[in-house]
Amino acid sequence: MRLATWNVNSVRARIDRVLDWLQRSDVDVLAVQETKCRDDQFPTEPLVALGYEVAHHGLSAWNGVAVISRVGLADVEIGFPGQPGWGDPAAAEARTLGANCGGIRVWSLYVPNGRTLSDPHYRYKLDWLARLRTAAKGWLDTDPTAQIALCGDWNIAPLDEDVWDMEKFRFSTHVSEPERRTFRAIIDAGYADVVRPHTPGPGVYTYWDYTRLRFPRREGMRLDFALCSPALAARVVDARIDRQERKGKGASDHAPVVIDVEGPSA
DNA sequence: ATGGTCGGTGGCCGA
Repeated sequence: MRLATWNVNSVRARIDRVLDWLQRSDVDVLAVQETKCRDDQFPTEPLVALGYEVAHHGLSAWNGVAVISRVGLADVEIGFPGQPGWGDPAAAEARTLGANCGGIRVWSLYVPNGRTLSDPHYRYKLDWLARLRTAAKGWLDTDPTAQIALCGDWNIAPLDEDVWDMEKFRFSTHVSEPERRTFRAIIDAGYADVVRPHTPGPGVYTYWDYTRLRFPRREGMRLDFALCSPALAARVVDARIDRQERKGKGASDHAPVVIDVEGPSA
């Protein structure tokens, strides 16, 4: 089974590239972030024509997540238990969707950006991640053998080597110690970054800003991860970041991250 | 050269 995660930065602007990439890459399950559309605007038909099922959750032009699968798609869940909302009154944002695909509980996650260290969105991001950790730990407490993939754009660079120049990020979000602590807490709860061992840094990224020639200058950030429960991590045999897909006109600012899972699915 | 670029939307905001 081949599983991938990709922040597409608007599925409507990118659908042709998504279709081409899915076919070329022979991907069974794709977790998508930043679809930037409502459910009624999502381009489901061309994906169905390729043999995929789609579950999407989008409320507006912001956020939006989906799971696309050709190995089954069941028990769709919008939002994780305890997921905080934003605003006054606080309302849930379209940032998470879970589904069972080929025996794996796949979550597509779009972690809040945080904006700046002094912005209320930063506090929201930390709270959101702490609550995700509580939910994810609960799933493993309930069933230590569960096959769970927490896939998505985490908006965190967990290590100094995950940005091209730490000096430039001294007062920025994505690299702060509180953000990194929340990420490590999810690792400590039993979820492994299964991609890094196959794509060691430094200089290995999943995101490059559109501006300032960041991509050709190889100035990026590693922000997209597939964190796997122990039982699933044990089945991962390979992983890669498809840097090629960041190239050319009409590319997303994120590259797809792909993992290969062996063995029978439940 | 205090910049640059993509999305969305609707006459700027978020990343």
